[in-house]
Amino acid sequence: MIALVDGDSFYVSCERAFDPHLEGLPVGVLSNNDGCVVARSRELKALGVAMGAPLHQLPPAIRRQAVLLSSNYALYGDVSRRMNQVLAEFSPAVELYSIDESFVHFSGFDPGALEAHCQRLRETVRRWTGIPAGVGLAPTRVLAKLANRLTKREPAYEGVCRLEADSDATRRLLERLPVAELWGVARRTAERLQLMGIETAWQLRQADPKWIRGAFSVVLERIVWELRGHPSIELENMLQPRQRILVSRSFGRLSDALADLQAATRQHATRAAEKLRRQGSLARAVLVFVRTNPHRLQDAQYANSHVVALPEPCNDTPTILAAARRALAAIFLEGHRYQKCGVMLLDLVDAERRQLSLLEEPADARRRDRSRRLMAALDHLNREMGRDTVRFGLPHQDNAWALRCQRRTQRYTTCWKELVTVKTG
DNA sequence: TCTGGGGTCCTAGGACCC
DNA sequence: TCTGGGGTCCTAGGACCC
Repeated sequence: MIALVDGDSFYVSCERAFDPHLEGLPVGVLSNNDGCVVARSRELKALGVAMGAPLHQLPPAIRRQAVLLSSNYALYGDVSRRMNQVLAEFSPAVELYSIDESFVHFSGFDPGALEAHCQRLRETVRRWTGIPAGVGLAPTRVLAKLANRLTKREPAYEGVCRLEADSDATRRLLERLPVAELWGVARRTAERLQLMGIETAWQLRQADPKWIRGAFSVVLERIVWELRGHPSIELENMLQPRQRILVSRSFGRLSDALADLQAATRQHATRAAEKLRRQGSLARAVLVFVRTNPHRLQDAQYANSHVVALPEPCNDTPTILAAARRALAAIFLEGHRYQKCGVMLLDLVDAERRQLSLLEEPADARRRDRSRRLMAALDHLNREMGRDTVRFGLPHQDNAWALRCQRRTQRYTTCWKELVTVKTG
């Protein structure tokens, strides 16, 4: 059996774990730049606030009533790590799926014993991390996602729901469930399915898998098999190195100045190079993109990107900065009000398995070794003394592109300076 | 005024080769 | 008049996820 374990309204639960005053209040956590609501407590959902609702579109009454917090990813990432440590106590096979969800594999349990085991798991997560969790048990991932959702909707399950592939209960559930609510079926696919007369999850399950593959894709065919109880979806292992690394941000306010884009691009490229080294990879190319604000119909729109190949795979910040600067120069146009830019590192390879050049000169090896030691020292200092203790170029004040995040809570678990203000009961 | 960020996989179609 | 077919590789874009 596969269990999908997730934290209820995860970001909100993290905030509540460290500030019990938030319990029972309508609480929301905002995206970067305090743009949209990305996590909602039960009470906030009850007020009719939709997932992804732009902050500035919320009615004033709700903004007065609700507690709306900037996102605090340092805190959420740390709580997530602790939650997965607890899961590892209950099964040797835990797959991290996202910051708030993991798949946990169980074998060799009697049905009754497994549900009791999952109840203990849930209580332990609550006690050790403060996070209320839901556990959906089923033979496949798609069904486990559904079972997990039932735990949120039906308090009677007490947080643990088990779904068999062929029970009457499963059939009744699928017959009532619109296809769009399945994991892996979103609006586009749901619309096409509807045109072919498939509206419920049960109708999809009954469809011919080969026909589904031809008319749609192998992805949807796998979902059909999963609904029937045959495991067909494998996950990319979250612990594997990423295949690409992206760092991007919207600006705090629009800007038409090349200097602003250069500074932001430099910042993003620096972060991306740090991530690259942390996962032990080298990049072979750097992509930079820029765009104006697509929501501002009154502004001329422009979006473009450019890739610069690196002379050899590398993780050296100055080399990546230089490539990013050239890429930006290739796409920057005067007279546009830019809203966002980003840096992507592409074509990543394992640093340990770097292809050595036959034409390599001793000087190249020395230069590379010097860069490796410099980057290691830089990462070490920034890790120990705080981000950007040592950096390339000058720091900037009052950037157009700096994030707005005026409502962030303390980084209770990862920052000593912010620990002292923890509130109690 | 104010609308997130970071990923993955799959497919179609073009370029190229024999 | 008559202009193949099959394979691979690469890329851009679509769709989806949290």
